Amino acid sequence: MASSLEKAKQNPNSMKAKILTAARKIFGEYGYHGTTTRMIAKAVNIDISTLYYHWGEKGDLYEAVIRDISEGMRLKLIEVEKIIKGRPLAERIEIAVEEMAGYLFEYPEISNLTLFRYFTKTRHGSLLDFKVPEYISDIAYSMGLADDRKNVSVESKMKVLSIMNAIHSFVSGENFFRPMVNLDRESYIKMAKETLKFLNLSAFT
Amino acid sequence: MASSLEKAKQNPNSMKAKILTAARKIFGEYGYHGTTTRMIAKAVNIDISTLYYHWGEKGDLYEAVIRDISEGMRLKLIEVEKIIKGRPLAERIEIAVEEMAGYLFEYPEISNLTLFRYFTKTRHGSLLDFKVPEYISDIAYSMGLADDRKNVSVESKMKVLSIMNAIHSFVSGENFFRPMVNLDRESYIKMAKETLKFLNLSAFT
DNA sequence: AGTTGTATCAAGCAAATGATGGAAGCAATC
DNA sequence: GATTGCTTCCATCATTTGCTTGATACAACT
Repeated sequence: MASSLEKAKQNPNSMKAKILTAARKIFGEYGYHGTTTRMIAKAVNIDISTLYYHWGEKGDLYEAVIRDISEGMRLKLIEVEKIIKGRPLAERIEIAVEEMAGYLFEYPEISNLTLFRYFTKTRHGSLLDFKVPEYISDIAYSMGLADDRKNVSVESKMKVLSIMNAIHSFVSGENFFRPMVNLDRESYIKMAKETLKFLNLSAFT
Repeated sequence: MASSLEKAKQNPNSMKAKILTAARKIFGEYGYHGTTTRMIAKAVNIDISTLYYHWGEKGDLYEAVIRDISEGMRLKLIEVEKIIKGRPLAERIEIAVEEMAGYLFEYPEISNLTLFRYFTKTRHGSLLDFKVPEYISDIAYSMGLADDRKNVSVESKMKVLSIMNAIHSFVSGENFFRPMVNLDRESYIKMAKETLKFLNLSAFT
């Protein structure tokens, strides 16, 4: 499974990778049940049987998508941690918010699918309970909320969760919130980042 | 439509009201496409045709559900505003968080369906774009973020959105987050409320 | 030239799903 | 007792959806 995903990503022009990219976006917009294999196939301009040939059943493709976005998040977090290492806390927070929000606004499927996973049940068994991301503790450590990566308090974990949720919500809610504040996309993103920085700076510095 | 909903709620034992209550929960758990009319009918122990007799097509029932939860939120917010009126800001925040989080943890469908609406597209036309809640400005005013209910700055609106999102996320994410922090439901709810109070108090007082 | 393996599609099947029509039950009214 | 109006169910339909089968194209290797 994992190797299947890696192989697909090696060549982004391969049919398998193209299907995965399209599936990410469409699953992210319509959710698992809201997405049909035909929708994905159409987006890539192929027959559904070609899709099945590459990825097997719908649930497997969905699982690959979840793995893909999780891996994306993991890599991005590592990247951010490298940048902020050694800097003062306020700076760390500003950079981390800037980077993570920027990344997620670029790939809003990630936020959508993450929120989807929070609560959605699927009719036929659980496709989703295969891995609960462990980077929460790492972020807590990075933010100076814990002295030990392996031993993070519940309080700190909850704080980190709430930070991540705040970002995801602004990303996923864009189409819903923008009419309320009457901003174009660019201004909205800027505003969201500022709000996130304000909230986190006052709470953690 | 609205009168249809009101009529249904007048007698909570009426078949129409029972269907609505079941529909709320199931739509909240599985989302729009993840829910079938048969699932709802089964939960109420009736034939699907009875469901169609009372509510018409699936989209109409879903719309009624959204109206129902919106109305619930509106009423709860009015109730909270009455309680906090005149008190100092810190107290207002604590009570508001306590009350709203308590209400939403009691009816998690509301948070689920709210988050669903943030981003989910539906395949057949939009059932959802019929009303963007206007209470955001009222909350901002209540929290002392604006002097005028009718003229709330974008900054303040964004802050309110982020507060509401934080609550919804903790409610909707319960099943996802609880294994991470290893708490029973009661402790999790308490912890979530404390985290929310901490974040909002440090940001707004 | 023939074999092999990979990739693609057209056609189609079985089950699930949204929705309807008509009959039956049942209480209130005439 | 018949009529009316409301509510419920059984049977059924058309469409959608997940998925498979069998055939075809095509390149690489023998």
